[in-house]
Amino acid sequence: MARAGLTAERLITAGAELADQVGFDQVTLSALARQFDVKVASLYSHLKNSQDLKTGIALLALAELADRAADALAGRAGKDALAALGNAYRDYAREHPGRYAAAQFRLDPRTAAASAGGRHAQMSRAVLRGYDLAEPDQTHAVRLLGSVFHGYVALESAGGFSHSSPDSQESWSRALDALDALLRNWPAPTG
Amino acid sequence: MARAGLTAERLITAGAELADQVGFDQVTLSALARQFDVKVASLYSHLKNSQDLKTGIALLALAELADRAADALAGRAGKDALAALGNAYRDYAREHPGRYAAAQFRLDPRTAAASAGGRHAQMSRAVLRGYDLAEPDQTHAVRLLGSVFHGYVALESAGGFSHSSPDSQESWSRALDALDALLRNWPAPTG
DNA sequence: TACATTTGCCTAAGGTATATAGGCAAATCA
DNA sequence: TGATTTGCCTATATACCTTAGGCAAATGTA
Repeated sequence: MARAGLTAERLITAGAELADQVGFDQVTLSALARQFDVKVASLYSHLKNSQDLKTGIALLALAELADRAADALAGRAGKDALAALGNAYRDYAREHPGRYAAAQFRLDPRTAAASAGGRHAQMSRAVLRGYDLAEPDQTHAVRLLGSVFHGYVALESAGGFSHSSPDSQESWSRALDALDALLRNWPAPTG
Repeated sequence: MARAGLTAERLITAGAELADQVGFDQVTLSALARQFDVKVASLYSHLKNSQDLKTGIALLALAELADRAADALAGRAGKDALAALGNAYRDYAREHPGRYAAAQFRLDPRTAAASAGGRHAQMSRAVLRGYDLAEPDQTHAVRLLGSVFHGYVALESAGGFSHSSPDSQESWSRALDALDALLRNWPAPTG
């Protein structure tokens, strides 16, 4: 019998594409085996199990997203950098909804530590260097930034902003304006 | 044979509790049938299918969450109201992670329209009445508020803020401070 | 080249979950 | 009391995950 030439990498890449087409949690070993015209059991030579596949897709997405964010950030500072980072996340989620969902997949701590997660945190901090925030405010701001970016993208992709005016692009621009204003004038803690 | 006394409501309630214990997407008809010591097929007298169960849990969670938020909001205005609403969401997510996840379950448009979703939107707008925002800024602000609340809760429950200082409670307080400051001084759109 | 080893895909089989069809007994109604 | 409806059952089909064991293709070695 001829061999199909499977590798973990090809399977994970195909899984990522499948995720974008049908949703991350519709990605199954069975579907993947069908695509490669191979029996399901054959995949176990390349992947430990179904979780291993999902982890691989998550790591791929985290790395791709970090690469895009780093590209977008290069040479920018201040509000330009803020918008670039936010747009990198939002655009990625819109172009690759399945991969974006994969990036939220809960990784075990060791895997997470080896992932591109750290680069994401570093980039948020890089954006904040354009503003004047000392610790611990910088950490608070990193968390707020992440919350707005992730929250907006999640609600938008869930269709939360779709059937009403003003359109979502406008609200997004204003959210970036608002974050910029906030970071330039970060409030002291309330008594 | 004695009857088990199942109803859709009992199944959905038990499903919600199961969701909090093991996670929303581990809620299965099989697990539920085991709990009630009944065969899986018997559940189909009360629920159309597995999606029907999940929809029921989602509607339950949306309604509970809206009730809590309404309670928290009663008699408050301005920053008090803002914090009350935010805390209602965050506390609910921490006490009932499975139900909170269920509230994110994608509903078909007709079901969504009949859900407590509208009450949630109304409550955000009620909070904003304590600030001075005319349309369309009010809508932009509603969306930002939702993004921060949902985004923070999602990242926190994913463990994003857990293994580092400052602690998450502090960042949350500062996020509420920041939102309040922002709403009191909402920036004009950028050229 | 010949043979041994490793690797890749296979069949077989067992487990879990969803879903439908059809039956029988309990509950309800006339 | 008898007729009807309702609730739970068994049986069956499908889909997915996973492990075990086998054989042939690919690779390494003499």
